[in-house]
Amino acid sequence: MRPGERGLRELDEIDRKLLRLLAADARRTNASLAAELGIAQSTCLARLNALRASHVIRGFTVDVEPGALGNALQALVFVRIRPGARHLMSEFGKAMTEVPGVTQAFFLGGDEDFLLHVSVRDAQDVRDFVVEHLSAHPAVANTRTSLVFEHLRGAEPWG
Amino acid sequence: MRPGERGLRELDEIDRKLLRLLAADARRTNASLAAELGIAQSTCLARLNALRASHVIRGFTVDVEPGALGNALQALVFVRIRPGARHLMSEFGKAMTEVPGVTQAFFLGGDEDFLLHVSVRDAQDVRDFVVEHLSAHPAVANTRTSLVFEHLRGAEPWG
DNA sequence: CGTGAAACCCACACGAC
DNA sequence: GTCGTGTGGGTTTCACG
Repeated sequence: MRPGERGLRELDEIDRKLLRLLAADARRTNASLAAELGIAQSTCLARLNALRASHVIRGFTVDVEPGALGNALQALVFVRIRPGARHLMSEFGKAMTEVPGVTQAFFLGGDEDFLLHVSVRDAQDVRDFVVEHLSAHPAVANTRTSLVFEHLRGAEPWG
Repeated sequence: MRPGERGLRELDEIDRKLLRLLAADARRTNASLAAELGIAQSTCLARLNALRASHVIRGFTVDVEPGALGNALQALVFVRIRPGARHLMSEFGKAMTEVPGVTQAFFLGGDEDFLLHVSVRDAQDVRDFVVEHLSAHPAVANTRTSLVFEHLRGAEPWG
């Protein structure tokens, strides 16, 4: 790694296993993690803090059933940016992540420029979202919406 | 709700705030959560366990920087299922989530049937993935791949 | 359901290797 | 980097409202 670059220090086998265990249950106690890794608690804690400090770990979150809070409908919205507004793309993406209901935003290469994953109550909410935040936006050329019948999470890439 | 049914009991304001706090940092101590919510620790723990038991909380995970483990490239792969193989779609989706590198699978309505989000090392890996797991699969009619330049996570829907 | 109190267990410094 | 230990604080149970 070049000096001054953000720390992407090599991860050893223990680091990877630690990440894998946390991916399965991020609320496990440090003691139980250490036991399964076969290292001392203090060592395990030091590694965990190092992974946080070096931004390998971005954070710990809870995975919530979307339907539990009245968000029964998910959709993917493809967005094409107006050719004359390409310089607004990065800004546009960030703005979209602030909109309630938008859970992910992909900045794409290819036919379409953006893909937004939205989780909302019903079809009316999707329409409102597209009309209010996309069609009205000066940078947006056009959009295309697909309903999500099922959303599956894959195995974490460091399996 | 009928007894024995999967609990989608109403969430009150405290439950929602609890989920929001956990979304921001899933490893916060129960004590600090209780303090911020203005309830007793034991009450907070009881609510947390209830949310887990009723499957409102699916789990706690760690958010890892994808590049940190050598996965520098992300792509979206759209998949069209062969008309005669529609009955294999559900099975196909589950199988895809087991493939290393596949982080998400969307089961779609619209032009295309599936969208796969893959996180891999380089372009060669994308090609290998498409050739080995998609083109060769009897249910797959055709695929289309878009590179992901940036992947942003949105605010959680219960903000 | 909610709570306070108490036993138990854990997190997180240290200092040493 | 790794480890063992101590102690302040957290987790969890339980009897009670």
